[in-house]
Amino acid sequence: MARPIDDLFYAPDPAPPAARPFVVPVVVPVALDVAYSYRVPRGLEIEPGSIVEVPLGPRKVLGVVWDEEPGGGLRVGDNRLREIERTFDCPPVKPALRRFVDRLARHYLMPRGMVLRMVLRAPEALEPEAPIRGVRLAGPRPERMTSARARVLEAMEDGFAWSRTGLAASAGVSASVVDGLIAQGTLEEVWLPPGRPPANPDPDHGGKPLGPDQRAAADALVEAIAAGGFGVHLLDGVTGSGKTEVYFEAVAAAAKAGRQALVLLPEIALTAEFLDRFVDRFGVKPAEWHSEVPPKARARVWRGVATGEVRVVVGARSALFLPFAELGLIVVDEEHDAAYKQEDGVVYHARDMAVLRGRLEDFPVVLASATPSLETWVNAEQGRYRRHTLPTRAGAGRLPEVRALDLRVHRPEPGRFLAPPLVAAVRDTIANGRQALLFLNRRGYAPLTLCRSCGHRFECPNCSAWLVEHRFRGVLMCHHCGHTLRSPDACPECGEVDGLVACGPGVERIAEEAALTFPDARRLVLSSDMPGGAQRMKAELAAFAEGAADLVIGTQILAKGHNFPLLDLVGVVDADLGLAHGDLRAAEKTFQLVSQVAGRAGRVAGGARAFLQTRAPDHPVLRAIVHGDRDGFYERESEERRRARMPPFGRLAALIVSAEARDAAFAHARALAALAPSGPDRIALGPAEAPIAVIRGRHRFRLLLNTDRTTDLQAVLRDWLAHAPAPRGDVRVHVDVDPQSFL
DNA sequence: TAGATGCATAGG
DNA sequence: CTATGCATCTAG
Repeated sequence: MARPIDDLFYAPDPAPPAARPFVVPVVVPVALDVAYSYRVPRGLEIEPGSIVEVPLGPRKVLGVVWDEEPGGGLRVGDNRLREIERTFDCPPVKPALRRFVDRLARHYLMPRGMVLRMVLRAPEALEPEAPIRGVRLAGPRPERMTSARARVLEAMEDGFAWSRTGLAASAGVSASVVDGLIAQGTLEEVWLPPGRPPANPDPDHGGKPLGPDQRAAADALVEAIAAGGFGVHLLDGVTGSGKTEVYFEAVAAAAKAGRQALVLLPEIALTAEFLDRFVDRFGVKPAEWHSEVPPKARARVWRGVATGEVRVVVGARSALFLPFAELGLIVVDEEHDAAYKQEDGVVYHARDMAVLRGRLEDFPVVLASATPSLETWVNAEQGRYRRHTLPTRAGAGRLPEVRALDLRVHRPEPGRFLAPPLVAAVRDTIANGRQALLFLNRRGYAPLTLCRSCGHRFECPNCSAWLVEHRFRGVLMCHHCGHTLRSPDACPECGEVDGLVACGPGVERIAEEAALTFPDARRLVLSSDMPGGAQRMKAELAAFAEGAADLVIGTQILAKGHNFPLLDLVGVVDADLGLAHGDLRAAEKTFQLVSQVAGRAGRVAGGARAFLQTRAPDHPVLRAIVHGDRDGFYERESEERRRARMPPFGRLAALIVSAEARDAAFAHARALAALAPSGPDRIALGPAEAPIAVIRGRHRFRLLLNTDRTTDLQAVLRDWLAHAPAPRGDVRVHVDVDPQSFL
């Protein structure tokens, strides 16, 4: 409304605006990259990092008040602004964590909102835990006694206070019976304090004495923590060298310096045994963070970490997103482990992002492994990471004697897969009351089924990979996409009955052979697809460690986790298996896996052996393992990669284009490749780790890109997506998570 | 991402 | 004409 002209001259100036902003940017945990603007209602205390609830379209969502955008940020009409609903009684998200979200989203081409969602994954933690309504004995017995009331009073005999629901459940009555007794004055209501976050470790508790190598490495780490500041440390020790105890010293040092510490482990490695070692050193169990932690406990850890009450967390990769109040150390154990790659949803590599977080918050990061990833080794070699080496096993353990068994010389019997020297060694080991392990990294019974009469091979209709027979379950299955069919009795091509033959071994088949060859041995078969899941598997491994079986036969899962003190012999059934793949990391992965498995023998007693069955005993990877020449392997492999301009050299980034429909994925990968500018920065199709893979029903293509600037990529991709041909509904593009180490 | 909307198809 | 399924759009 227009004001009379006199007012313009004579009316007092309007009150100056309050110092605090009226409109703030808020990042919401949905697939949005930009922060949305919200009005701050009068009287609401808001600062950058505040966790808030805001209206978004028809719903209410959480959000975090972000930082002022460079250009002011407001790109929406004033009339469309909505108000922040409320704040939470919870520490704000710190600037360093906000920067972490920004940088991670950028690096992997993910919307910031989706990254933030991982930070806000414990919504119950946003408010202090409410006290629980409980009851305790307070007065005389009720006038009218019933059997239900008697049962309640009986349960109360222990004299403790009970929660109402807990009491009712334990007495086997409904909650109304308890309420009746409250009304009578027999029971009285009390507030029970809410559960406490996990207790904190005592850095001076004790633990095993360290050997000289361990001592030296531990001292160096402790010194780095005392000095403060960012730095990456490679703790490089052979299997059984006691790396854990060394980095525990770093954790203790961080705790003494008044900082929090985070230990990341591949989920599977978070075993009872690991927790016991932690208790030995620190007197209490650590706070845990992984998928199995129930919601209440999860909320306590989240909140405890944010308030600073919880000092040490041990967790899986998602623990990287916890809102630590004063984080001073991240340890990434088994840093080479592929479990640090998150492949669906928000794609990221936890090891690389741990390094990023350390840099943003200015604290040291420790990467520990007996078989470091090539990019970490190269970083150490080039002096970006500091290396601390543990060359020998701790205590009495000695490394096993590793031997290649040439299958062309030592032929297994027809239809069998174990060479005579390995069979003899297993017999010998079991006869001595010791344990043996047979490793084959292939699930199922046989990797290929073909028809003897017409040569038909069973292939997956989605991925053109062979279907793997699982005899125990009676199915043929694609290990890429999960496509499954009942094992047929006749060839679908020529109709021949009884013409189908299983080719090659899987663990089931080795188990069958072991049953025939070692009928008296107590045998255990473990494979990740076994019924019972991870829980059962951990239990079986623990039982084996205590001597419940003589011979264990299994896949990947035997490579890490539990210590087997009685294990004297390891047999790798097919050491060439991983080398055949076109995977650009085939050699590295094989080296790591076979070394880890072989290294499981003799960790405690020594005098152990490992046999690697092979048809290529002169292959450099196998020679390096047999001769214990780790540096030789890394040098050769990095030289090869350098020549081929593959990660971690060259300036290569990888893009994954994926879609549910194979054709759409392929068309878009081609379209994107065609968009590549010519010249030094060009996009090329392949070499691909898996040119076509189907993971969870999505077909993937990989493009290698000759640049290291993900910001440029983002612009290219946005442009491309805007003009991409249909169908594009479910086509997605993301950056592969480990083309090169992040620093 | 989740919910709303618009359009095509099936069924009575 | 409604019910249902899907593809597409949008939020401050």
